[in-house]
Amino acid sequence: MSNKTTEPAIVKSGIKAVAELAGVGIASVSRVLSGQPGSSPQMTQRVMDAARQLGYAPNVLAQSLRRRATHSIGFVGSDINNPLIASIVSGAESVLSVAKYSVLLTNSGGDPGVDAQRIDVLLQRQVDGLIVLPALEDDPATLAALRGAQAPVVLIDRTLPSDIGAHYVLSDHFQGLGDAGRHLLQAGHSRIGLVVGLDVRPTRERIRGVEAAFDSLGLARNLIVHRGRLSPEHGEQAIGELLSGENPPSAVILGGNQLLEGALRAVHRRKLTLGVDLSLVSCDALPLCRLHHPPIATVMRDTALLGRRAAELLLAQLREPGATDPELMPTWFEARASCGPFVGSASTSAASPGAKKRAKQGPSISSK
Amino acid sequence: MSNKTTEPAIVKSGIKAVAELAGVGIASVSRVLSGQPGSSPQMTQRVMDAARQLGYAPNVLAQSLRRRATHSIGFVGSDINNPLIASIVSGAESVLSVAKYSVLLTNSGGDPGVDAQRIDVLLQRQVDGLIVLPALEDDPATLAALRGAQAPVVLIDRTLPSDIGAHYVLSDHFQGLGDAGRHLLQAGHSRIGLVVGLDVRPTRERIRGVEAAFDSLGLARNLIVHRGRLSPEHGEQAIGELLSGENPPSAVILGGNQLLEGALRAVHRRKLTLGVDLSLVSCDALPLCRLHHPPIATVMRDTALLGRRAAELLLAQLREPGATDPELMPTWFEARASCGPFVGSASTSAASPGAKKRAKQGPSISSK
DNA sequence: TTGAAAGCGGTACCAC
DNA sequence: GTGGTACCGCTTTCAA
Repeated sequence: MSNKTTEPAIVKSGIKAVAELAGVGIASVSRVLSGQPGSSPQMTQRVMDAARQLGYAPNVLAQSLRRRATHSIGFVGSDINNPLIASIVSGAESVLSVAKYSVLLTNSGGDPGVDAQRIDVLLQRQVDGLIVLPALEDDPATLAALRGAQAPVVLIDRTLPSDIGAHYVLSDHFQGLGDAGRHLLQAGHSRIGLVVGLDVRPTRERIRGVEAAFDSLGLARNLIVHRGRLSPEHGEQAIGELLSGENPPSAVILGGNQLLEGALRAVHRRKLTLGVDLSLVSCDALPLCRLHHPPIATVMRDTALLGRRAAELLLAQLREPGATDPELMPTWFEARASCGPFVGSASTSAASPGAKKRAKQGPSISSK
Repeated sequence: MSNKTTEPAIVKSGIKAVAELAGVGIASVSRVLSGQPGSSPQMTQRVMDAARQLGYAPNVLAQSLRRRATHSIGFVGSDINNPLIASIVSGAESVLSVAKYSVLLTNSGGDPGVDAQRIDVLLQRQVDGLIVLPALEDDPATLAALRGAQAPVVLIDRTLPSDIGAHYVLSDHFQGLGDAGRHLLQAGHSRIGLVVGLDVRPTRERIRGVEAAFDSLGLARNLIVHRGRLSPEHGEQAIGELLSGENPPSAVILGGNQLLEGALRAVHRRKLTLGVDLSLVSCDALPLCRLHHPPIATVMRDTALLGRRAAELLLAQLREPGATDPELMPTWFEARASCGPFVGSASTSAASPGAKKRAKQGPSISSK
C-alpha cells in the first residue's frame, strides 16, 4: 500500500531516533530525558533539541518493564454509578494524577468472584498498588488474589485477615449511627429499624452504633435489623416488610445510600409523611436528598476524602513500605425534617465534621 | 524483617522458570500459554502443569511491549462525580472488560489544558484506543494531542475537525429539546428560558431544538438563552437572573443535569411552586429527580448505552480500522409535574425511547 | 562525561 | 512440533 520512497515523514520515533539525530549514544539520551545528573550542558542541549524536534515521548511500557514500576494503580470497586464510589474514585484519582500515577478502573458489580478476577488482572498488569472495596471480607478467591499481590493494597471500609498485610482507611460508622440513633430515641422513638447489607465492617459498625445509642440512654435494645442487598429495589422491599410486620418501627435507618430511592418510593406509595408517620435516616447522601420534601436526615462523611487518604496511604507505601495503623475517618449525623422535629437535649444533634471524638466503646477494626 | 533462608516458596516466576520446570523451550511455553496452535498434546500438558504449579501469570507489560498492543483503552472525561459521566464510563467499562480490555480513567475537571495533557499521558502509556469527552471542541492543545494519536479515538457528544479522523457517538438533543419545547409551548408558555454551557454540540443542538419547537408551531422564537458553567452554582444563578430580568420566561429548560440542584435551591428559596409559578425541565436525570416534589420533567437518554456504543465502536476499529459515520443516539422527553399539567395534543408528549424518528431538520454533525 | 552492551519478560520468525 | 534467538524500547551497569 505504501512504498517508502517519498514519504519518510514520521519514519520512526523511539529513543534510538533521538540518539541518531543528536549524534550521541542511546544511554545519554536516556540520562538526559530521565533527568539524571551527569550530562554536560551541551549534551543536554543536543538531546533536548533532537527530542523536541522529533516530538519524542518515551514509551512508558518499555520504561515500566525495565524499571519494574508502572506508575499506575488499580482500583477495584463495586459500581461507579454509586455516587459514593464515584466520589472515592475521583478523590483518589485527584491525588494520584498529581503524583503522576494513572488509575486503572474496574467495576465488579459487587460480585466477589469478579472482585478476585479483577484483582488478578490488575496485578498481571503490574500495577504498583491497589485500592480495593471488595464485596466481601472473607471471600476465599478475593483473599487469595490479594495474598498474591507484591504491591501494597489499601482497603476502604473493609477489614481482612492480618496475613494479607493490607492497609486500611475506615469510616467511623459507629459514631454516626450512634448519634443518629440517640437523636431518634430522644425524639421519642422507641423502636428503630435498621436496613443493612452483607456482613462487612460498615454493617457491623452500624449495628453496634445503634445498639450503643440504646445503651447510652439506658434503654432496652429495641432494634430490628433487616438484611439484604443495598439496592433501590431492596430499599423498597425493606420498608414494606418493616412497616407491615408486627410491631413496626416508627423510625428506619437506611444503611446505604442506594436504598434511599426505593425506600422513598415505598413511602410515597403508602402516602406516609416523613417525619410524622415515619422517621427516615439515610447513610451517605444522594444528590437531591436535601431538596427532597422533606429533606432527608443523613449520616454524612467526606467520601472524596476517603479516596484521597487511600491514595496518599498508597503513595506513602510506595515510597517506603511498612505496616500502618488503620485510619479512621469521621462520620456525622445531620438531622433533617425526614426524622421529624427534634425534641431531646441539644447536645446529641448534628455533630459537625470536626467532631472526631472517639466513641466510648471505640471502633472495632479487628478482622472477624 | 525476613531472611530468605527457609522460605524459597516463590523464588522466581517468569516464562523461563516455567520452561525449566517443564523441561522445554521458552518458545513452546509461549505458544501453549498464548493458545497458539501447533503444540503436541503432551507438550501442552507439560507446560500447563508447570505453569499451574508455579502459579505463573504472564507479565502483561512484556507482552504488550512485544505485541505492540496493550489491550487497554483510555477514558478522558470531565468529572466522574457527574452521574452522567459515571454512567458512560460504567457502560464502556462493562463492554471493554468482557473483551479483556482494561480502562485507564482520567478526570480533567473540564479544563481543556488538562484534557490535552491527559490524552498525552494515555498515549504515552500506549493505550490501544481513546474515549474522550473534551471540554471544548476547538481547543488547540486538545486537538494537537488527538492528532498525535495513532490509536482510534471515539468522541462522545462532541464533533471535531475531520482531519482528526475520530469516530463519534452523539445524542440527538435536537429531538428531545424539540419535544420538550413543543410540550411547553402547547401548554401555553410563550417565552422559554434555556440554560446552556459552552459552545459545544449539545449546546448548539439544544438551542436548535427549542427554536425548531417554536418554528414547528408557527410561533415567534421567543427564546432566551442563558450561557454559563454547567454547575449547581450557576444553575442557581441562572434561575435568579432569568426570573429577575425583565420579561421573565414562564418556563425554563436546564441544559445539563448539574444545573438542577442549584436551580431547585433557587426555586425553593423563592417559594415558587414548580409547574404553577414556573415550569422546569432538566436535561438528563439525577438520582432522586423523579421523587422530588413535584417530579422533574426531563429530557432523557440512555447514558450507559452511550458508553457501551462508544466502546463497541472502539473495539470494532481495533478489529478493522476505517472511517465510520457518527452514531446518533435517541433522546426523549418525559413530561412530569414540574412543567405543569399538559394541555396540548397528546402526540407531542413523552416520546418513548423507541421513538427514533429523525427530526425534520436533521441533526447537525458537522464541525463548526 | 559518554557509549556499548546486558538485560526487563515475552513473542515470533526460522531453522532443525 | 520444537527450540534458539533476534528483537520490543528503555534503563543501567561498566569500561573507556
